[in-house]
This record gives sequence, C-alpha cells and structure tokens, in this order.
Amino acid sequence: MQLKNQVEWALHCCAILAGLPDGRYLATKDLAELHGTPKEYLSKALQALSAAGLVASTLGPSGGYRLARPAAEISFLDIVEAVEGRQRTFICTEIRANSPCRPAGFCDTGPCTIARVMWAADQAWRDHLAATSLAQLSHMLDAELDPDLWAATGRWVAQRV
Amino acid sequence: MQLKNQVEWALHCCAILAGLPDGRYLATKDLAELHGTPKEYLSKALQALSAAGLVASTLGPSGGYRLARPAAEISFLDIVEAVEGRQRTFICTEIRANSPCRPAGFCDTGPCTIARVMWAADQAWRDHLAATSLAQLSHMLDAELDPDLWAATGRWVAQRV
DNA sequence: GAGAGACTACTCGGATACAGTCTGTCCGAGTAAATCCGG
DNA sequence: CCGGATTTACTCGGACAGACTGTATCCGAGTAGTCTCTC
Repeated sequence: MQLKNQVEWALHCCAILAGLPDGRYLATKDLAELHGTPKEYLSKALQALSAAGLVASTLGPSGGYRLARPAAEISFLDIVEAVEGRQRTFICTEIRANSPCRPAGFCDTGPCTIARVMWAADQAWRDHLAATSLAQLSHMLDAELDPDLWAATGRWVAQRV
Repeated sequence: MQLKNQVEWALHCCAILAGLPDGRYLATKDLAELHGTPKEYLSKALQALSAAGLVASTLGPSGGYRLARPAAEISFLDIVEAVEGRQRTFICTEIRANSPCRPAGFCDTGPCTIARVMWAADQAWRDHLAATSLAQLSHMLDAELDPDLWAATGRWVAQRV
C-alpha cells in the first residue's frame, strides 16, 4: 500500500503556491521545472487539485495555478484526498457472509468487527493529516529547515509570476 | 491507496486460528471454504504470515496452520505488515534536490519537512493497529457482535481439526 | 505382530496469465492576454 | 491614437501506451502421517 508519487508532487506544489503573492498565478511549466517532474503528468495532479477546489486556474499567458483558499484553510488531508480519492484504505467485502455455517436468514448486527478496527486506524491517519495546514508547513519551512533553499526558491518563483 | 484484499483474508484467518485448540492445525482448504475465497490464492496470504513468523505450518494429513505465538502477542499491525510489507505508505523521493535554484554543493539539513508530516501520520496509523491484538479481537467477537455466527463458526471449525 | 515400503493429504514454491492501476506522452480544443493592423 | 482582428501561451480534457502490481490459477516437489504388504 503506497501513496502515488503525484501526492508528493501535489504537496510540494501547494507549498510553493502558498508562498505566491496575492492574485498571481504560477504555470505548470514552472512547477515542473522546479521539481524536475514531467510537465504533462504533473498537470494531472494539479487538475485533481483543481477539481477538488483547492487551487484555481487561469488560462492564457501569465496563467497557471494559485491556491483557491487561504493556506491556513488547506490541510494535508485535503491534498492527499484530492489526489488519492476519499475511499478508505481498508475495504470490507463482508466475507463473514460467505460462511457455510451462517444460519439461514442471519442478519448482521453491524459492521464487521475487524473492519471497525481497521477503519479506526484509518481515521487516526486522516486526523493527523487534517491537523496540519499549508500555513503551518510554510512556517516550518521558514523556520526549521533549509531556510536558504526555501528563500532561494521564493526568489526564483518571484521572477516567474 | 488501498490495502489488498489478502489483508482482509489474513485478518479473518488469524481470528479463526486464534480460537483453535492448542496444538491443532487448520488446513488452507477449510479456511478458504469458511471465507469463500480461492484456496490457492488465500494460500499466498498464509505463506506471507508464515514467512513473518506469525503462524506455524505442518505438512501431511491433519496439517495446516496455527498461530506461532499467543493471540495476545499478535497485533493487527503484525498481520498487516506481514502481507503488505513494512514500507512506509509515503515515499519521499527528495524532489527538493531537483530544484534549479538549489545552491551548488547544498547539503540537506535533514528529512524533507513534508515527508516528516506524512511519516508522522503513517506512524499514527501503525500505532493504532499495533494497539489491538488478536486476543482483544476474539474478546470483541465473543462479547459484542454476532455471537451466534461466531459460536457456530467455532463448532464448524472444531469438527475439522 | 513388526518393520519396510507404498500411499495419501497436505504445504511450499515457481510459472503463468489476466486485469487494473500507475506512470508518462501526445495532441487538439478552448481561453485570456499580448500583439498587430487598419482606420 | 484607438478598436478590432490575429497571434501567442497557457489550461483542459481525452486518447494512448508501457510498466508494474494485484488477483488468480495450475502444477510439480517435498513432507508427514497412514495404510499395506511381507516376513
């Protein structure tokens, strides 16, 4: 069970977009160059973000993407679910029902006990992702790690918008 | 991102094996019949459990599988990791390093900030799975849900070992 | 009756096949800004 | 100099292809009990 690499790309792209001046857009081409990813494929991830309403796009020259909401109102979970979908990681196919010793007309009293444990773990994962916003990420990048690279990236982006 | 259905099968099989009399084995054929799964493919999941040391097998007639440890010492995480592998769900490919504005000879100060958030969520998921043991699951099945089906299943299994 | 050999039922592992998803590419349609051209 | 037409640069969406993984089946090798046969 692995998240697709588009999730990683989408997260990094959103981190960049969170630092954009108000009202400016950054093109897919620049995002792809910045991260060394194939432009056309990265575009799929950005389209998913757009479909989920996390980013807004504009056509034409000086077009591209920007965040559709303040960075504080976009969580990691929003981005992961936009790319991966909202389905639970554990699918219960109710194999209980296949039991040869199941009494005739037996009616299940509720969701499979095993599924409930798995779903609770899934929820713990989602809760953790929902607790971190893009604004917090920007703050971490500013303060904690790689301030030089992050600042240089900011200047590089500023030239393009 | 979805867990494979072998994970579901493995969990249900372990729940059955946890109720087995000491020293007795249950054959793949019976486990497959009980859950309505293809025997040969289910066998792959059981082999994975065996490779991880969670279950023990014996050949020959009256052979099959049993738990290799007390049910209280086998967690959901053990089973999930046996089938799915121990890799983290989020793979960081360090796309930071592809940045065209990365200073020459720049040395990363540590793991990617985004990866650290994703890994922390991953850990929350694993912690939750590690907190539930097969013994607890047996207790839940006994007490909370479907006691009729669970008891009937116990009798069905008892005839086979 | 005892021991050796054959038989049976099972696990294990490899080979194979098919479908679906992931990854990646290509191209045409549509759109908004910039540019150009005619009055 | 101004307004409309053209060009340009981008997004969007679909079509397509290759690689990989997940799902599933089949079969032969090996093993541990059981049965049979011979002495």
